[in-house]
Amino acid sequence: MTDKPFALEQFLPYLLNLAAEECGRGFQAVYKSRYGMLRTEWRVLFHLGLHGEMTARDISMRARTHKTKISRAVAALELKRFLKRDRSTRDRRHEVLRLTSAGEAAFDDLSATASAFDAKLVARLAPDHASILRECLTNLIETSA
Amino acid sequence: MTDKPFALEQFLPYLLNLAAEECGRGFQAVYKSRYGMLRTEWRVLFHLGLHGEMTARDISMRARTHKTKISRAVAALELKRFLKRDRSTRDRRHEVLRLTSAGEAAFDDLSATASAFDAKLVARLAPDHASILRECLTNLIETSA
DNA sequence: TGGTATTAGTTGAAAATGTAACTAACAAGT
DNA sequence: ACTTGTTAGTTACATTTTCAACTAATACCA
Repeated sequence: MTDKPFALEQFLPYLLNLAAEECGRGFQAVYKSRYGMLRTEWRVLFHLGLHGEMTARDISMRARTHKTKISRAVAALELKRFLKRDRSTRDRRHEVLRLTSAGEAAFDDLSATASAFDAKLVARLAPDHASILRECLTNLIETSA
Repeated sequence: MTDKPFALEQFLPYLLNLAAEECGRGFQAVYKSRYGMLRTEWRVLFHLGLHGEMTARDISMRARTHKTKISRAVAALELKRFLKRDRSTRDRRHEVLRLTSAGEAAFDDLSATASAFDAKLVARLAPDHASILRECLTNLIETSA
C-alpha cells in the first residue's frame, strides 16, 4: 500500500463481477418474471435450444457449471414441462434431455429478448470495442480451463 | 431460432458471468484459505484499506453492494479483529469503520496477491486489449447505474 | 465370475444470499 | 412537544448455492 497503491477499480476479478451483476440484472428480470426461471435454468434451456439433445453432463461441461446445479435446473425445467428426459438404452446411466414444444417456445421468446438485450449493452460501448470485449472474455474463460 | 440462430457464446451477460466466475476462483482460494474470508469481506477490507475511515453506507455505495451484505461482512471482519467500529458522536446512526493493524496486515498481503493475480490475467490478453477491457467493464458498470 | 474403479446423476445438510420487516436516530413542519 | 418522514444499520425468513455423501450403471481386469 505504501509501495504501489493497489487499484481496486482496475482489478479484473472485481470489475468482472460488478459488470456481470449489473448486466445480468436486466435479463434476469425477464426470465424470472416471465417464466419463474433461475439463472442455471435459462442456461440449460438455451443449451438444449441451441444444440438439441444433450445429457446433463454435456451441459455441465459446456456451461462450466457444477453438476448439482444442472441436476436441479433440469428437475425444475421438467416440472415446468419445458423438457423431457429419456434414459439412454445403450448406457442406462445417461439421460438424454430434449425440449418440449413449450420449452422451445420459451427458448424462442427468451433468445429474442436476449438478442435485443445484448444489442442494448453493445450500444453503450465504443463501436469497435464490443468485439474486443468478447474476445477478451472468451480468452479469459478458455485459457483458465 | 429459425430466423437468427442466437449465439449464446457471444451473449454478454453469459460471457461476463463465466469470465467473472473463472477469474474469481483463483483469488477466492487465497482469501478464503488464508483468512477464511468471503467475497464481500475482502471487498470491505479493500475499501477500508484504500480509503481509510468509511461508514457501511459509503462502502455500500462505492462497491454497489446491498447493505445487508455489507452489514454481515462488517460483523464477520469485526469478529476476526480486522476492523473496529465507532459510533459517530455527531449522528449516532453512523458507524465509522477503520481497519485494525491486523486488518491492515491482511490488506497489504491480499493486495499484493491481487496485483500479482491481476498481472497474470492481463498476460493472457493481447497487449493493447487489457485497457480496452477495463474501459468496457467500467462503462458497463457505470452506465447502468 | 468377482472385485475394484469410474461415471451419471441425485440428495441432504450447511452455508450464503435476497427480501422485507424491523429498531434506533435524526430532521422538519406544525 | 408531536407527528410524519427519512436514514443507518440489523435481523428474520425464504430461497439458492455449495459440498460431500450417496445410488445405480458400467468398465476393466484378474
